[in-house]
Amino acid sequence: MTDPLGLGRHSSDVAPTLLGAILEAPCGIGRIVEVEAYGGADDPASHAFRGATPRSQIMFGPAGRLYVYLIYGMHHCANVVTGADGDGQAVLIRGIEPLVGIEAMRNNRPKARRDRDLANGPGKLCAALGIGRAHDGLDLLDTASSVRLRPGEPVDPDLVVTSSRIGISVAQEFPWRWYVRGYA
DNA sequence: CCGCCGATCTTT
DNA sequence: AAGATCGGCGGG
Repeated sequence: MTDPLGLGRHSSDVAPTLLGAILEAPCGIGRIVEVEAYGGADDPASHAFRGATPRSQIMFGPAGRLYVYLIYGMHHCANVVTGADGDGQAVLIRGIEPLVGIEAMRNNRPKARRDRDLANGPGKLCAALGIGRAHDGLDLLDTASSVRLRPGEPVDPDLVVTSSRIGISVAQEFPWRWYVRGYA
């Protein structure tokens, strides 16, 4: 399988390049506007930090697969595996701009008052797009998959903001969060 | 707008 | 026992 997205590198190199990419899922399609990098042995905040476990094993597989996990017992988070095989690298998708399937997303996110709140968070976008544990491990570059990733319009570098990651208690100094100005 | 807190359950 | 979150609530 070819790699049109330039994966197979450290997550902190890949993450900013995924801004603008298009995520296609069962309930809709969106443009990625916020991401975070999670590394391997070098990143105490990563699920891959202590080596592969039943939950994190997919992070150690080939690049281009989807890693989905349950957080706080009720929300899902979706990641793109980016490392070389056995490396343990992933990019958390933290926000998308809804493009197609707005009505379905509204149904999936009844609490969202405004459309801009439909998918501006890692748990929110999984709910909006209908992504769950059932999709863990599938190949995002395979056109037959129910969740797919493809290149989009490149984002103007002047619009990309870098910051520290959200919601972690260790390695807070890593500047591994990127978002498109105006979307986070 | 901001901060606090509870929900809910898997993983280690 | 903590967690890569979300949303409701109360105060300023």
